[in-house]
Amino acid sequence: MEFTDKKILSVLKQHHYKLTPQRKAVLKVFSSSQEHLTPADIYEKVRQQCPGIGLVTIYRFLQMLTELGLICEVHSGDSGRRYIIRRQAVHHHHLICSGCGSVVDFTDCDLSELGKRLSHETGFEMEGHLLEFYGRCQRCQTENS
Amino acid sequence: MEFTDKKILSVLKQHHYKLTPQRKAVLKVFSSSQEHLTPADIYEKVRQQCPGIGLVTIYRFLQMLTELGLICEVHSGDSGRRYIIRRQAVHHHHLICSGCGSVVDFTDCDLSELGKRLSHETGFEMEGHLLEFYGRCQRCQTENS
DNA sequence: CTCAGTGCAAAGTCTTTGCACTCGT
DNA sequence: ACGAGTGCAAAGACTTTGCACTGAG
Repeated sequence: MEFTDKKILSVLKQHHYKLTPQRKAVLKVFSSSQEHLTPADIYEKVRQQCPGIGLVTIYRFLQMLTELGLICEVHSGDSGRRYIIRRQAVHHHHLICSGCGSVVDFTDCDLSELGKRLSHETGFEMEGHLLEFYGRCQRCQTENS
Repeated sequence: MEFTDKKILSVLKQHHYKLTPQRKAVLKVFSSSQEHLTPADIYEKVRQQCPGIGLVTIYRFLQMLTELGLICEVHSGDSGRRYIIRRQAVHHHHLICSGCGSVVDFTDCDLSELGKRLSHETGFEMEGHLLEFYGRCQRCQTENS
């Protein structure tokens, strides 16, 4: 399943959240961008359509979307949060360049066996996992060599 | 290669950075802790040995260590930076209880195959990875059931 | 002796909260 | 018309900067 702006709107409706013009504008920006966006990025883009919007509204909406699992917070090197629309409902992971902070997604990891064994050994009831690879992307390798 | 506090001290010396008691204390905290530490965590721990130290000193030193590639910045879930000493040979991972926050270490994970494949597919030169499992420990399961 | 390193205070950045007004339902 | 949602301003959390003093080399 892929989350489009329309899809997300319908999820919001199911949860009885209001579909305000501000929220629609934020979703439009999200779904039309392939980048990882910071709240400030979104603010700038949304203001073109929705000049009166406040940055606060964006923060609040991003928090809501994150709780609903509709967008993903990305932990790229630099400080400051970045968000991306969740293209897959399945969980996925990130490969992060320690040079420029660019992020590549990957989906295929098989940790269920490891999870089961750990669960058995420790008595933990597993809820999830986080996997991140760090490295240098091709461009940073050539630039700094 | 594994970076111990001694190893890092010698790297600093090579770069003609001064080996102040504050820096030594920070490194001691780093190498004797298995956790991902925030600047504030480090501050608290270091103050036990080095009461007059300022948080600023820690920030500056962490930045230096990051630039030298001796420690790694990790962004696990919550906001706020966390750092970990770079152990390339002996890495380990954490199983974290979402109830009480207790942490169990585990060392056996086999991600080298996945790392190799990702490296091949993306051109990244791999530096490391972070794997964390989340769950509920036995005590929290019984308490909150 | 020198200047990198330190600690304090202040400034800066990013994010959250309080509050009255607005508007989607 | 009701209450969630909004925007402003202020507060909060975290990090960086300016500056004079200190101490490692």
